[in-house]
Amino acid sequence: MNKPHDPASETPALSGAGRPTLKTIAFMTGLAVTTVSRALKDAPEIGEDTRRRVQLVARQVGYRPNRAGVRLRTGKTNVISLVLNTEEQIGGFVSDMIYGISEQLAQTPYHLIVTPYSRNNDPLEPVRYVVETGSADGIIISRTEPDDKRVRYMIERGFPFSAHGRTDMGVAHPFHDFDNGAFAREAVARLAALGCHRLALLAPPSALSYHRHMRDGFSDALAEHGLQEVAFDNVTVDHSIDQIRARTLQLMQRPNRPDGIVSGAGGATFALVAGIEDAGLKLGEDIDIVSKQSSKLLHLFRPQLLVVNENIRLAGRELARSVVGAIDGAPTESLQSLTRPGPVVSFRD
Amino acid sequence: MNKPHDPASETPALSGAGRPTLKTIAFMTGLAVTTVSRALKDAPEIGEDTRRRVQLVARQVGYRPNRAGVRLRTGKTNVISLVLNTEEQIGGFVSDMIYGISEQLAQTPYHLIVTPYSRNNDPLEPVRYVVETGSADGIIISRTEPDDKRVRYMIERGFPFSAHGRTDMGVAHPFHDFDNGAFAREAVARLAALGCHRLALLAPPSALSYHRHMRDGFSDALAEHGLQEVAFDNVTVDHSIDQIRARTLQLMQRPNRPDGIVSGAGGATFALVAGIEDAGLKLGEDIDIVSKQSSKLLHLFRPQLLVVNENIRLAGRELARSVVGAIDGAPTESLQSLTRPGPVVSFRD
DNA sequence: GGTCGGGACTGTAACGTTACAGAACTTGCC
DNA sequence: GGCAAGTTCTGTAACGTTACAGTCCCGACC
Repeated sequence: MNKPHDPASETPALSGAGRPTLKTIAFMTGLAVTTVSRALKDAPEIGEDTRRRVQLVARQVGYRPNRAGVRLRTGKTNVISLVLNTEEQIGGFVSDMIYGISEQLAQTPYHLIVTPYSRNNDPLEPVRYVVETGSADGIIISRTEPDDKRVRYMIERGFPFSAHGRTDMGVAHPFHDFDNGAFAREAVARLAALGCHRLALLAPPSALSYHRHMRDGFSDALAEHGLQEVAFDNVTVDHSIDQIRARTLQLMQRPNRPDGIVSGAGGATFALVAGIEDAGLKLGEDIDIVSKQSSKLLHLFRPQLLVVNENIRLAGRELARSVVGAIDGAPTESLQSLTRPGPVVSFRD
Repeated sequence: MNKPHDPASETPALSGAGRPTLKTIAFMTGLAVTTVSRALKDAPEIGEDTRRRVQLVARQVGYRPNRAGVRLRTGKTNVISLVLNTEEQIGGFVSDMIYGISEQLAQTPYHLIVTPYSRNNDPLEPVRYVVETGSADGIIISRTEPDDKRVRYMIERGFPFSAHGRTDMGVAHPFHDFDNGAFAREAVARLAALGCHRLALLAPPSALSYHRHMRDGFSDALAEHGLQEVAFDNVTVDHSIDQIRARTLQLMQRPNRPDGIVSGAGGATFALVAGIEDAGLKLGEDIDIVSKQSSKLLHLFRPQLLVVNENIRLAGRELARSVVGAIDGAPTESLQSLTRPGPVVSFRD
């Protein structure tokens, strides 16, 4: 046993009121710090009773590993970063997403950090920041694009992530998505059943992946049911209330106005309905709408609205599960999930 | 110059592809790590040109201090924790809050972490966790109570925080609040001007601080304008849509039903209006409502609604400013702010 | 009886940073 | 010329953790 350094420097390890460290437990058990460290993580070369003894003491003193210590030594941050666009959105569903992620991460050592960017910034910028500074072990992105440079960047670097939405880049990667194609098909089917003939789609911005999904589902179903499309492509669910409202009014004043609309977002539907009523038309008589929603407000707004619910909290849980799996190196296929839309719900009496 | 350890262990500091550290810059400039560290934080005992040289090199190589290193050494985490109740809320305004906080923190070294708790848990629990494990430098809490044990706990421990909402505990502490008393008074004044006589208040839960503020403002203004109160205290803005709706229906079927209502939350107003219409009454004719809102949806919902806007993003910014000030030891008075409500807005033609 | 093997533990160093105590050199002053 | 006082830099240690290389002891085997 060699002891090259001054024994007087051996601090009692229990003096301060600070939180217990491995040193504290080492002092209490009479073991070496290394032994304690290994005992706590069930390493094989630790005696059965020693391990139990250490774990008991650790529990008694309320030991919590110092995150900075672990992070410095191992590079593991135990942090998941949610990268968010902080632009105003009409019916902000982001809280539910965060709740879902939190819920899932609560059972893990991971903390959730929110990394924002605004529209004038490059969406790649926050991702690059997190990857370069190593400030998280995994990233969750949303507003996924078919050819997404963030996805490409993270795949190239081998950085674990999960995307809210799929890509079309020929590479498999973790994601969670809502089946917006199926949503559009069901919506069209319902409108067809109601006797509509000319349908319009209030779609997501064309840059985003789910634009294509929803659009394709919409077109396919139109063909299938032999319905006509009325173009409504000068506005998206991302536009402001006033813009959607104004352009809906224009649309509804055209001679061949639609008699049915599929709306890709609950928030936008508020503005959509306002525009329709500005034109003096009546919901459920002159026109029918099937809208996706992530709140529970639309049927209070107008009971004539037909809605399909999207559970964003569930999406959050799935994304958290997925990114944690990616960090743990689980096979990619197990980290991909697609939520099928529920039925079209009606609140008409 | 003593050099007790093996010179062969002096790694070139530029070998790996890893990010640059102080050691890298020290190697490049030929200076000691300590000198580099001090030069980067403008310490006085560093020569003018050395400092500039170091800072130039640091900028060139894209040096970013390793957070784990700083945190381990200094105890400073550069993290702000937002403690959130993750229960379902009707019109989740939490995203805006997060955007506001992020916006403010973007100019600082702070990261935002979200620390959740659900209603069945003790609200003190997440706060205690953050304080005990030192996982943040400051905390933002919401749903503040008049006698708030989280506030007491953090004050006792000298832990920096800011509260969304005031307390009534006889201790000054950082906070940001919306003046809900003034809101209620203005709302009542407006309803009085419209000729209402019997008013009800859809209030926040009585446990929360702003319940009292809103309630007192409401009562004072009733007295001032000589109006009558119709009790509506079996429900709060925190109840579910169905509960608010059902109890509003009950209320409206009573012989002395109110002819004016003040609603403390935009989300709840959706359910409130539904209940009123269930009773066969018409907004703007049989009854008037002034509601607070943090979205922009109410006037689309029913143009007859009178609204007062609450800017939650602004609240987020203020709370971030406040908690950072608390960390920096700014005087408490400078960390308190109260937003006066804007005017009552009408969308009736 | 020596040596080998393995089980159970210990000691050292390192992650990147900063506080602190020097050290070298210059300048000013008597 | 010597010494005190700056000025500007350097070296060491420490924060809490874990990887790695030992070390010690005991039983088994030849």
